[in-house]
Amino acid sequence: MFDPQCPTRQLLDRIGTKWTSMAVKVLAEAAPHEVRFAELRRRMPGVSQKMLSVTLHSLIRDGLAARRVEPTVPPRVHYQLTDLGSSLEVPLAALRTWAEEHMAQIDRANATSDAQANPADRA
Amino acid sequence: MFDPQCPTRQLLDRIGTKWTSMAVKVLAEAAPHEVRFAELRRRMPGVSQKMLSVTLHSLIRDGLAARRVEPTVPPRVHYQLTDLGSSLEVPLAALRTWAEEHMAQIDRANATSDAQANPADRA
DNA sequence: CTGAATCCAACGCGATACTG
DNA sequence: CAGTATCGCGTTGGATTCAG
Repeated sequence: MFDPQCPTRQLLDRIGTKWTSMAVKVLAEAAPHEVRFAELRRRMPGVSQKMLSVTLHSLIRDGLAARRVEPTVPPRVHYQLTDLGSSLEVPLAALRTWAEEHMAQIDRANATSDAQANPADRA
Repeated sequence: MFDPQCPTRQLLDRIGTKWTSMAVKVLAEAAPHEVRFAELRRRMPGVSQKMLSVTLHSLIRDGLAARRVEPTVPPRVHYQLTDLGSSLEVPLAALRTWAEEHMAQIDRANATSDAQANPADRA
């Protein structure tokens, strides 16, 4: 590609992955409290152990979240958004609001397109 | 998945595809004027003919863009955002702004993580 | 409890060639 | 000019298994 450094592309590549935005949302809702791994899992229906782990480590690597381990056995691991992560939550929330307000319109547009493409499903 | 109907998931699946958000941006910048296919291609460096076509048809199917064909030969096809598409541009622009202001921080966080992971690349 | 490692199916998307 | 059709590679991410 011509500009893989385009900041918007880079950001969309991240929040476009399946669980990233949901993790940010759950962490943001819990803030300023930390959230444990298992609790995150419970609040993200459908996420697999592996993908939650991968997603969280991406957030940490990007400086969007922080990790704290209690050296007990078994260990307790806590996560929370950094200031950077919290600042991302703002435009992300705006996107969510738009989605909740307008996705129904998009669904209707799709239904209309389908109806025009297959006008004879009454066979 | 538990809730594939989650509006936010659906929206992110769309704008997460490689060219969708860029197409929306270009169309928004040109508004209220229409933009021809070739002109879109020129303004989206790196996009292939196929992916631009696929992207635009997705936008149309979702009711975010409209298509107008001049029945000349060769044909001229014009695109523009619908009101729905224009409304999406608002939160999308917010995301772009965030990206431009903060992606450098994310890059730095990544560099730091890499440095800690490979402290001995001076071999 | 919190992970890492492996395997594999599904999808995104780019290159290329063909059409009206 | 503005597409559509086909092919193939790389990546995403789910299931499963092993480990501290």
